[in-house]
Formats: sequence, structure tokens, C-alpha cells
Amino acid sequence: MGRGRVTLKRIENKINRQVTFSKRRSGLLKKAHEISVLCDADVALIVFSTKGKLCEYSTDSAMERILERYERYSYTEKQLNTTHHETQGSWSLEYAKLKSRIELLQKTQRNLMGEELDSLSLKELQNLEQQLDTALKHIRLRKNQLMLESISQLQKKDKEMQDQNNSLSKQIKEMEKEIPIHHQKHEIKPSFQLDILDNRNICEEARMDCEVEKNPRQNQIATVMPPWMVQHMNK
Amino acid sequence: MGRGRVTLKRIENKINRQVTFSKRRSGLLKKAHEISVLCDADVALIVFSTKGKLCEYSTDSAMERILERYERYSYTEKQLNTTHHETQGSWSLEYAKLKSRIELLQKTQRNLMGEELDSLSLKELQNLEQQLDTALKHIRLRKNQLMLESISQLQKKDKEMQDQNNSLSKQIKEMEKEIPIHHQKHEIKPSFQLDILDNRNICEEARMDCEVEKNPRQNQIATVMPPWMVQHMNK
DNA sequence: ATATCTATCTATAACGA
DNA sequence: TTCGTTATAGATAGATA
Repeated sequence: MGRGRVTLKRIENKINRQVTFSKRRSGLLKKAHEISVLCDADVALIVFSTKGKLCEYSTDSAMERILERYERYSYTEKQLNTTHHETQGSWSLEYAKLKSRIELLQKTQRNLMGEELDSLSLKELQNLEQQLDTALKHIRLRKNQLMLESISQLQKKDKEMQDQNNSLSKQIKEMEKEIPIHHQKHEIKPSFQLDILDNRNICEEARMDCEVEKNPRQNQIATVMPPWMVQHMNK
Repeated sequence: MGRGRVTLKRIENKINRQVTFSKRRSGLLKKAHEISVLCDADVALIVFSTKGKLCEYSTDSAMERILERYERYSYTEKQLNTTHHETQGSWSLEYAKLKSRIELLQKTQRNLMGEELDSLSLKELQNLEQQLDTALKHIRLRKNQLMLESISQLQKKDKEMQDQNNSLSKQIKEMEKEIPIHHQKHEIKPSFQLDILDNRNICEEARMDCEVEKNPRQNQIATVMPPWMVQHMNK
């Protein structure tokens, strides 16, 4: 850039270094903002100058949110162990950190629950909407997975019972033959027949809800919880 | 860069956006590294793509150190307002309390974002689903309210300008009558005509988004970087 | 997605005020 | 330190493989 090729090496001249820093810093911030807008990315940029001056940029000015996202993404567990080792340090600082963190979490959570939306910009609202849409999709997938599992369990159980019933009724027939007393014949037409049909229907519905995924709004299928499921599902 | 000037607006074409993201991301990382080396600065850069992929750079690969430095720097100010009044008492107890509270909040939040669903029962999932459905409804209401407000503001402004333009052109006509010099007639065809059309389009889009809920990501709004952001970000 | 190429558009080093 | 200017080095959009 400019006169002469750039060498990737610390600029020794203090003045030049400061000037270059100032210029490149604005360039960097601009680029960060551009990629954020053009490509719809979440960007957090923190720059400390040699002299310790801080300069930052973050998408939607949501530095804390992005840093939290980062922490969650890269090492969820680590942070739980990192704070206590600074025991001799200023507790008050740690305390303040935690407290403001809680505040942030609470605010975020309220927003996630559709509350206190007045302070949000249009863009933030759209991000939130997208976030929740995705979340709902995941939740519905998981829900359907659970339902399908329970259905196949029930079907398996059904089959076992049917077999058992068959063998039992066979056994009874044998007994009737061997002891030909004039008893009435027991009509063995168990009710499980009906259950099987029910399960098949439910199963198909669940599959549709699970796989189609086209328009999430359309599949709202206010899933009514079948009574039979309540019993078995809760672990 | 390249053919045609860059417009600071979300790239709508998904492919182009992804490609541009990829290219600019490496450019941004390079710039971050350069300023870090050339100017001896501490830099931390975090980028999440639209699809949630993480990409990071940090001076000396010391992301944690820099983020802590950042937190220390930015919390120092808050500390003054939050801590001094609780000087005695067992810090460790308070601290533990806060920490467990944070963990709870984080778990809840992850669930709200559709993550870590495996530990939830079917019933809990259904509650969550309903919660998010309601939240989404509120958010969409608020979003549309905002959009409609901005639309009516724009329309009002339009009308004002139209009136103003009308009176101005009337004034000009008067002047031309009174001073009948052989000037060319100024074609008064103000541009507000176009503005009106634009607003109507926006309005319709908003209504569609409002009722049909198509693809929320499509309606991103071009955000121009305010000048104050480029320079002097931090004081 | 990744790489290369090219025409253009940007960023910026050096310098001066 | 901070502009403004200018000559160049760099970055990158679009096309293509």
C-alpha cells in the first residue's frame, strides 16, 4: 500500500508506528463492519494499542453477546474453572463481572421470551426472530424423535403381547381338546387389534411433521399429547 | 474493490454472500495480523458466519488473555457503580450463589435457543415449544409495529416535502410571470414522485412480512456505517 | 467450496502543513 | 496528533475452472 512494499515487521520508528496504527485501525474497523453487513456475520473486534488504549467494534454493538457466544462455542466448561484461581485478586471486580453478566443474561432471556422488546432495534428484532425460529425447529425435531421412539416401543410391546396372547389361546384350545367338557367356547378376540391401527396413524403424522419442515408455520399441529404417552414418557 | 463500487448492504444472493464472506474473512484476518505485528497492538477478532461457523484471530494466539484484558478494561468503569456498597459479608458465599445462578440462566438460555434438548422430557419440550411460539408472536408484533411506524413517518415526511415542493414551484412560476425574461423554463419535476413509489413498495413488503412470515432474513436493511464509528471508537 | 485471473476499486506509506 | 494529497501496493467482485 502506498509507496513501497510492506514488510511484516514491527515498525521501529515510534511516530510512524503510531500514525500507521491510527490509519490501519480505522481501515480494520471499516472492514469488520463491512463484512458484518455485507455477509450478515457476527463480528467482534478488540484492539489495544501499544500504549494500552482500547478500540472496539462489534456487530450491532453487541460485544457482550458475541463474546458470550464465543465462549459458549469454543470452551463451555473452561470458564467455570478459570475464575476461582484469581483468589487473591480483587473480589469486587469478579463480583461486578458476574453481576453484570447476570443482568445481561436476564435481559437476553427476557427477550428470548418475547418480553421487553421496546429497547430493540428492527434489526435486533429480526435476529431474534430468526434465532427463535431455528430454536423451534430443533425443539420440534427433538420432540418428534421422542414421540417416534415411544411409538416404536409401544408397537414392540404390542407385538410381544399379541404373541403371548396367541400362544395362550393356543394353549387353551389344547386344554379344551384334552378335557372335552361342554364349556362355552371363549371368543378370543383381543382388543389390541385396535391399538395397532391407532399407533400406525399417529406414527405417520409424526413422520410428516418431522420431515417436511417446509413451512414451519404450517406444521404447528398443536400437538395434543395422547394420554397413553404421558404415562410412559417421563423417563 | 473489483468490478463495481461496494454498496454497504447485505448481499442477498446466498452464493455470492458466502463467497464474499470467505474472501473478506481472509482479508480481515490478514489485516488484523498486520496491524498486530506492524504496530505492536493486541488484537482479538471473532467472526461468526451466517451459518454460525466460528473463525478467530488473536495476537500471539492469546485470545483468552486479550478477552480478559478487555473485560478488565471495560468493567473497571462499571465497578465504581456496583460494588462499593457491599464491602463486608462473605464474598465467597455471594460469589458461589451468583455463579450457580449464572449456570442456571445459561442452561435455560441454551434450551431457549434450541440447544441441549436431550435432557428434557416430552412434556418439558412441549412447554418450551409453546413458550417460544408465544415469544415469536410477540416479537413479530413488535417488529411490525416498528416497521409500520417508520413507514408512516416516511409517508408524512413525503407529504411535507411534496407540499413544500409545490409551493416552491408555484413561487417560481410567479417569479417567471413577473420577470418575463426569455429564460428557459425550468422543468419542475421533483424527485419526490419517485420517493412516494419507494415508500409504497416498502410498505407492501412490510405487510407481507407481517402476515405471511416468509423469510425473515430477506428483509435486512442497509446499514451505513456512521462516521463516528470509524474513527475514535473508544473515546 | 477453493483457486486463479483480471479489471477496478481501496487502503495507505510517505510527505507536507 | 491530525488533515490532505498522491503514487502505489493491495484487496476483491465477477467470471471461470
